[in-house]
Amino acid sequence: MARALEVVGERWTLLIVRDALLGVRRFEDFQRDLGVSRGVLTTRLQLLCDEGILERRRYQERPERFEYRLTDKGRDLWPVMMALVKWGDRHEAEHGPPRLILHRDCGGEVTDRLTCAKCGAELTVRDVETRPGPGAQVAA
Amino acid sequence: MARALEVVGERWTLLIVRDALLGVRRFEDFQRDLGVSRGVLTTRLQLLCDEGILERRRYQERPERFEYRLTDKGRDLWPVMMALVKWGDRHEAEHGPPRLILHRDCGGEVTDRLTCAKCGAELTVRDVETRPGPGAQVAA
DNA sequence: GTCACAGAGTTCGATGATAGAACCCGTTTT
DNA sequence: AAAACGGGTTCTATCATCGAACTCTGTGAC
Repeated sequence: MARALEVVGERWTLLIVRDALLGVRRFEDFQRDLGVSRGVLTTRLQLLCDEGILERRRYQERPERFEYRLTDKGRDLWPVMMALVKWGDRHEAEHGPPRLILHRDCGGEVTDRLTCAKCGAELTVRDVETRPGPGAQVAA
Repeated sequence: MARALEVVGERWTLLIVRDALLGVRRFEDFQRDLGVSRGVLTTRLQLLCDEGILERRRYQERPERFEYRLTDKGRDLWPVMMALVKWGDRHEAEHGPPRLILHRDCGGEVTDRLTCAKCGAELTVRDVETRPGPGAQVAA
């Protein structure tokens, strides 16, 4: 666990992975979404690439532009994220979960044990979708 | 998840919780075990108490001495820790897991889904014990 | 042709966090 | 009387981070 935290325990790292799991790929989008300073974002993305959690790939030439995609190792962090979300929903969410994570096939919620509460299937990151929950803040 | 990480995402916080889950209670023991500076340890322990994850209680008078124990909220971080351990074991452990986490009743390993690989029971932090694994380093 | 813009960074000074070591305080042991 | 224990506090040097401005390559608008 100490080793896992060495890789993934820095302040912004898991947030970047979360965004990546939700489909964010581009530098500008990470930056806007997280509000992290660009310098830190640069070093974190590089570090995550070095660790084999993200992959940097060119998505267009002229001008060269790059995006960051999760590797399998990165996708394996999904259970960590789910555990944190579940804990946060239980203990820190005043008005219920801000976001629901649901089994795409049947709409059931994901349990602590990464199964579907409705149909009992064992879930992976590919089997779920997210929607705003009761604790989501209404746009101002 | 962002909220969970605000509480628990600082560099040393999860390591302190891990130690606490393994039974560490005293300031000096945390300090020795983690190698964190005493000043940081002080502020982290206070923060964890403020968040209701640890409880500071006097275990002797004259001189007054205090220890830190997990609350239920703190114990609920066990799944987060397990997810990190599992990820670390899979991707960062060269020589196999440095530490095995086993179902106390039957000796089976804990799965990703927090069940026992042998008997299938759904496990909590109270149902497991740990032992050195193949990746443990031999004392020098 | 030139102006503004996009996307992915880099550079910079001010500010905040951390490490490491020394010190404090009440009590017990030697 | 001196040292040890346990839980801190205080100090300075070093490290990380923030925020804002700047760079670089190319595109589309006028």
